[in-house]
Amino acid sequence: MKETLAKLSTPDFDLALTLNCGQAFHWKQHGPGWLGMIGDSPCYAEQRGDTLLVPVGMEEIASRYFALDHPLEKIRASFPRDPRLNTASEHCRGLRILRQPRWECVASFITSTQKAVPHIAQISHTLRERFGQRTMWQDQPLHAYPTPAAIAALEERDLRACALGYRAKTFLGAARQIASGKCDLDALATLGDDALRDALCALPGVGVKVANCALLFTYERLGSVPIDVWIARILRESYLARRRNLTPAKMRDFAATHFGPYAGYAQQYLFHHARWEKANARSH
DNA sequence: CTCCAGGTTCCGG
DNA sequence: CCGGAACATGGA
Repeated sequence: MKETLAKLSTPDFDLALTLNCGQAFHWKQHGPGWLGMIGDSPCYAEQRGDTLLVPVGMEEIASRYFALDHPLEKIRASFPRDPRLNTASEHCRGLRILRQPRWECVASFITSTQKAVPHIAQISHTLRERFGQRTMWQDQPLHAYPTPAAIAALEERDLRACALGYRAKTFLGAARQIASGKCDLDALATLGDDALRDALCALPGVGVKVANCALLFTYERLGSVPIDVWIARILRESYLARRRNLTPAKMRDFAATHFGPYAGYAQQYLFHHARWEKANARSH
């Protein structure tokens, strides 16, 4: 029985780019579209030009998740005119910063430290299959990201068996703090950027970089700039060459002022373009 | 084999 | 407060 799909008008949107730029980790190609979960809801999404097809009834949830309301034209126009960002921004046309579920986002980035993007995706899939709620989309089984309570009930060895390595301990600790109510990720949303970052950093396994990923990818703080090895390299090469004593804090301050109110978007474009160039260089 | 990956934590100076 | 080392795992 073929499920009917609803059409969303989506100019200035690139679904594949958005799903594969290293912000979400579980979407799988399925025929001409993509299959994944938005929170507890299974979702098939397919792009045809300026139209996005999603299951009937998923229009609101998908629009919010894919951030179809983000003003990309305005965002690009707000960027400084520097060559490297221009190139990246052009290359990443249609890439949107998702609005991810809170725990899924925080948890995914706790598992992301010192891991390549494909590894993070592998961990995400294993955690989902073993400990997440199973649902079906047509004949396809899908798994929600495991809840904090589901993780909290495990032992460290269960997580090490999912290739989390040394992250197992902090990941478990974070899940337990949230499952116990000691930390309420939703309640934190009312905090300002700095207080929010501090509160997140109180979770095991969450340092400034992971906290900034959470600010950007689930708390809608589009000016937040996570400084990872890629962005650090880009800033050193193209923006802060021959600047000495560069710390992540200094790089963040520079990025926030140089790239402006949507610095997080600039960061994501630079990040993805750099990774794409490296992958492209390998294949030639 | 070595190097690196969307870092965090802990420790000694 | 700061720099360095330890920490797991898998792909290039």
